[in-house]
Amino acid sequence: MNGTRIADLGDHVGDEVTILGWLYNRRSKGKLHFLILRDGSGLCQAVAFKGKVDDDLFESLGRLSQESSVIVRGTVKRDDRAPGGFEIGVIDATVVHEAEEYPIAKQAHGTDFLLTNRHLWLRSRRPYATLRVRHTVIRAIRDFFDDRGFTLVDAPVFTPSACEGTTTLFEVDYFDDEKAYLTQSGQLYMEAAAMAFGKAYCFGPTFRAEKSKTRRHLTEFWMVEPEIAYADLDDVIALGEEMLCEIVARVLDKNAEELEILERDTAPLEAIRAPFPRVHYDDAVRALNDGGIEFEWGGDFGAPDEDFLSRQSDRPTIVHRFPAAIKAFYMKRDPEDERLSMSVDFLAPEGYGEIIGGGQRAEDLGYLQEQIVKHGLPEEAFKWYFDLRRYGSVPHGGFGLGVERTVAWICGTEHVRECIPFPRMLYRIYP
RNA sequence: UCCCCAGUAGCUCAGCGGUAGAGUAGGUGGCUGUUAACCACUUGGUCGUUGGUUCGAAUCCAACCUGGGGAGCCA
Repeated sequence: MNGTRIADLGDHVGDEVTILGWLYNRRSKGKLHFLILRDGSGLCQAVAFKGKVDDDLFESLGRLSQESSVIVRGTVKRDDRAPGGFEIGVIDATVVHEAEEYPIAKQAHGTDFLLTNRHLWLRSRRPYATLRVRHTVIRAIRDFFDDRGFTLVDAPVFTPSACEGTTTLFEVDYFDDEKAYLTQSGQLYMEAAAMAFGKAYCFGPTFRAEKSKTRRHLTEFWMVEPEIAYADLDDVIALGEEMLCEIVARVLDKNAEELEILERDTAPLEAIRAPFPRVHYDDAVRALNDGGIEFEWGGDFGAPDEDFLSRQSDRPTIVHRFPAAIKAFYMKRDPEDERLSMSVDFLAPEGYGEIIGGGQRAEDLGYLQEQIVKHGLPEEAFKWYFDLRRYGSVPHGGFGLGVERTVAWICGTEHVRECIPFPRMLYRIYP
């Protein structure tokens, strides 16, 4: 079916157009109806005058329920009184389907109700704007890596064992009494891909069975994980920094309207430029203590610690060289301090927390075998991984970026659940 | 798993020991420029569940259920 998209109305002033859409709202005033139409590209106002359209049609438009699907034919004109600046003078309309009483009103709703009605809530302004920004973010990430010679190499969703431990894995029945687990990270597979393609990345859903109930957690979330051969920690940090700058710039360029709907102050986003502050773990601990926060060297940062550190700058804060003891088994040790690892976290500004975690990987076979034993991981499952250190091992590294946390930060959204179309959370898996 | 908060009309909430309320949505009527339109009338209830205290419980107490916020862990 052919129609004009509401977003393109500006190119059709004076023309007769057909809008294929839904009734977002109606304001009736005696002998005229203001129909607010929605078509997925935007909102526009159409006006139907009694006498100018068929009497039966005029009457049925006055009764039309919210979210009824409707095809409207009319003439486009500029009108400052109309939201969006354009208005359609209705010539004719066809009601495709008369909607039942729509549960989502124009007024306030509670979180539980909105999440239970997520399939309908998607039509509302905020979710619409947020998911359009998400689309831009994903597109920007794909372009960023594709333009730099990375190959997209998909990692499996079913995995035979834990990448970094087993307590937070979703277990599923595989064949013949075997167990499989939903992936927590595609990283180990990306290390294999990096040795094959030089630069590789995966982009997909990952799963964490953590019983976390906070604004930063989902049980299913999307992650992009680049991995590069012949790379050290500095290369990884530079890559993450450049990527974040490009993502933010792209959203500012493409989604001004969406950010406006979200009432997002764009000034903090415009400040996102390289270089980001780089803070050594030792210095971060010192900064926390100087700031009056009790924190012992060797621990991992909690939410208040991250919050404090990230608020020292208006740009993302890069914390590097965490103690090896609190990081995954595959992290390379810091040659300058054996207690530390060549790891890095990027903390988003404005208190949005960790959005990137990564580092340089250990390339020595003996060291990794030792670590597997120390971490109590099943050696058998890592046989293929060890092969990567048997056949042409090189320095390499990469990171994982959480898409929803990044979108939440850019949109200024309170909770990550709004930054994925159908959030999966602790105790919520509907719709 | 732990700590805090909340469950009353389709939805958002008020009521906090003495007859179950408002706004909004829905319905009916009115209105030629509305911007969450407005005005009048109107339908709508097992006050989360179970037990207890009381002459009397939506209201006080306990347990449970559901949801929200946070901690830990993480992206």
